[in-house]
Amino acid sequence: MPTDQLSRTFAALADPTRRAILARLSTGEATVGQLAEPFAMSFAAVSKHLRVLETAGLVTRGRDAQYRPARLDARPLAAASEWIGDYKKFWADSFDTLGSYLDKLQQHNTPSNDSPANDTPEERP
Amino acid sequence: MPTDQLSRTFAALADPTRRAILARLSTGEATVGQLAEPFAMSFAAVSKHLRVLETAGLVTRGRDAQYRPARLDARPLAAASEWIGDYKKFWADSFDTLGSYLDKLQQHNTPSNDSPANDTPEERP
DNA sequence: TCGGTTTAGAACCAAGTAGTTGAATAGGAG
DNA sequence: CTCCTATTCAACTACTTGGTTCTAAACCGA
Repeated sequence: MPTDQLSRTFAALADPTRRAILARLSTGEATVGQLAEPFAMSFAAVSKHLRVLETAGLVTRGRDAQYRPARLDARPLAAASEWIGDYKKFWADSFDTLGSYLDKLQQHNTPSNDSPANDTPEERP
Repeated sequence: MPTDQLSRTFAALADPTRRAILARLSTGEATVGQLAEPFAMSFAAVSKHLRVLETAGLVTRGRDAQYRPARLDARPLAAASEWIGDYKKFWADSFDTLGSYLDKLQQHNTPSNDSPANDTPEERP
């Protein structure tokens, strides 16, 4: 709701429907009708969600006859990822202090992983 | 606003004040008064922001005399980072298709800015 | 041209959010 | 006990959000 880009990005992600839409778009363009199909929701509601994603810069819309296909643009996620990344050291090992984390970092230069390949990015309601 | 954890996490991050509070807490515990000091905002408003962060699991509150110090708990950020990480391939090079991204990944195994590891090409979000 | 399909817009509603002010509570200090 | 500090609660305002329904617009096909 605030006007800064990062806030808009996070706000856009703070809804399961919108995350599912992004997941769907990660497999390719889709029309509003195709996007709305899995949801118990009107087209207009999906259209509104798309508008939120659009003003967050996460999707762009095209025009193909009467269709306005939506396309994923993940670039705003880079800034979001970067922001969260600054906190990685705080969840790297929740029993370690920051100090011992930094020690470990110095010893062997492997600061934890964060994902053993999670295939299911989001629920599909 | 929805009740799922990931949505609460993203919603909590979708506000500059709350992100600033988290940044402050990353340097150590702080009381409401200390947290409110940099903002042109009442204590009660900061208290509300803290409540949002608390229900998102991002801060925990203690009790020290009449103070209720807030402490960062970054663990919910891991899930958020993981979710976003699934989209990394889509912003890796916005002019490349996913296919050529995967090609490049295979050729020279160079991660990127944000973090070593977690560039595992998990299959499509 | 007429009709069907796809989408957006407008008006509306219920619920939530971000802030305010002022009173109430909890705990230490005198 | 009484006062002071730190924090929350309650009530209020103003605005946003996620959804609805109904209507209008864009476009294709017959």
